[in-house]
Amino acid sequence: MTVPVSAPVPAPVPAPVPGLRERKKQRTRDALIRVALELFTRHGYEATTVDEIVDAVEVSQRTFFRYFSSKEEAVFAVQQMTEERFVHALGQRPPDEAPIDAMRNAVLSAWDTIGEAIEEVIPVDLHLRTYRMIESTPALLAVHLRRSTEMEETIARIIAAREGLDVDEDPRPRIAVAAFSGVMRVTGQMWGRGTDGSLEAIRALTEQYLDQLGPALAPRWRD
Amino acid sequence: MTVPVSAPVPAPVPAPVPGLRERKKQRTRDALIRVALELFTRHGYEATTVDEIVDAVEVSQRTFFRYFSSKEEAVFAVQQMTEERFVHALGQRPPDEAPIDAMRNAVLSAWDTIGEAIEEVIPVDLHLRTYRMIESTPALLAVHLRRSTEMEETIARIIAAREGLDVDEDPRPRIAVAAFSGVMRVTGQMWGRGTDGSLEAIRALTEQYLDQLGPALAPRWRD
DNA sequence: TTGTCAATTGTCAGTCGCTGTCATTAGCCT
DNA sequence: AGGCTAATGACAGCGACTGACAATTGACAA
Repeated sequence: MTVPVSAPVPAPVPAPVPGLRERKKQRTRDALIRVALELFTRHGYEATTVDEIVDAVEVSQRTFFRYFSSKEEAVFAVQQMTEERFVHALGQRPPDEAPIDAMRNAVLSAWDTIGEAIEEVIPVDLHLRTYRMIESTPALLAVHLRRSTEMEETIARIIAAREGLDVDEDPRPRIAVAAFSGVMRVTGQMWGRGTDGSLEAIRALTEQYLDQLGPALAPRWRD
Repeated sequence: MTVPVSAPVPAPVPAPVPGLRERKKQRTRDALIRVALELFTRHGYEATTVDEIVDAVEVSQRTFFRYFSSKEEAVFAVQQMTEERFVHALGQRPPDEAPIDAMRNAVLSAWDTIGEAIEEVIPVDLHLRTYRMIESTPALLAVHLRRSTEMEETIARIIAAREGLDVDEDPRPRIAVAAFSGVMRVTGQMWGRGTDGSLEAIRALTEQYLDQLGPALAPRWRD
């Protein structure tokens, strides 16, 4: 067994200049996302055909499906970024926090930094309209929920690791995450139905609803 | 204001003999469901085309889409029945039960009577295989989750009514239901992955996992 | 029984999402 | 400059789904 004393840096700056080819790809991808979301939110998701998107971006339909495995996937490209934010934030939480608190604080801190990250690809305004579209379009809502449960498994494993547990032995990580995610979903729903579409509003709702989780499970509601 | 003393029965037997036309429709519909689920579970959902189903039942493709608005909907026809069972069972719970307990007992009592109800349309065995297929087929899982959240809204309103609350004023009904449903979903997942595919097994898991909801939300897991 | 009405079904043509294939283009690297 | 390879475009085809119209078949009254 060798003890790594001073490991050599594997790659100082792996991508200093991404190269023309890579930059071109990134631009095409971003353009597809922007145009797609713009058309989706303007005319509706199903009313917009893939042909309309690729005509506007001036690429072939085949290219669209090389970037996104489906029309739906284009909708969730930005969503994916915010999910990664949350997972990262959760990993940063101090290990002595209770599981529920760690998740709660991770969402709240994620909400704080998400705005700027989104702005690099699309206007935040467009992203908010996209979120509402997802909530109100059955086909998209379905995919959204499936993606959420996929992330729940990821989160459950992080929580289990924090507590030194095995997810397949102790059901509590998955259950805590499921309960937490359920509340977050209701939060998103209520925010989408409300009139205040700001990031501050959803942050406030997040806190408010998570605070109600304990009381909601209490045996007696009337007092 | 009139006090209903002894309400007259509105319609004694509205449908004594459904008529040939109606019976024929029911038979076609049941046949489509049976054959579809059989083929789906045997060869896989996406691998089975609608044409294969309608060829086996000897109807036109157009007829299939008159009975089911999509290929997916055929999968959930039986599921729908069990959901109605649960809603009914929930309505029967005594009003003094705590919300969470009412839901818990409603599922458990529903599991008891679901078997026979299913058998009228398809073999229970086929239904169990269908459930597993849904869990393991992304496209179906997505639809399943969306249907679940639609039912959550229904349940939340029942809970709110029991407690004399307005779902749009007090968030607790929706939150309690979301947490509850999250746990039920994990239950279904775990059951689908396990080896014991019996109705007893899922009943046992239901009890076990719901018992863990409180502990999972506790601030300290280690003791 | 028969004729009429309306519900149900079949046929056909067409749209749209999506995929496999193959030729063409265009960065990249020696 | 020229070869290599990644990216794109063009095309054909499949399967889910829909609209429109014609054909069939129970229902029900004359």
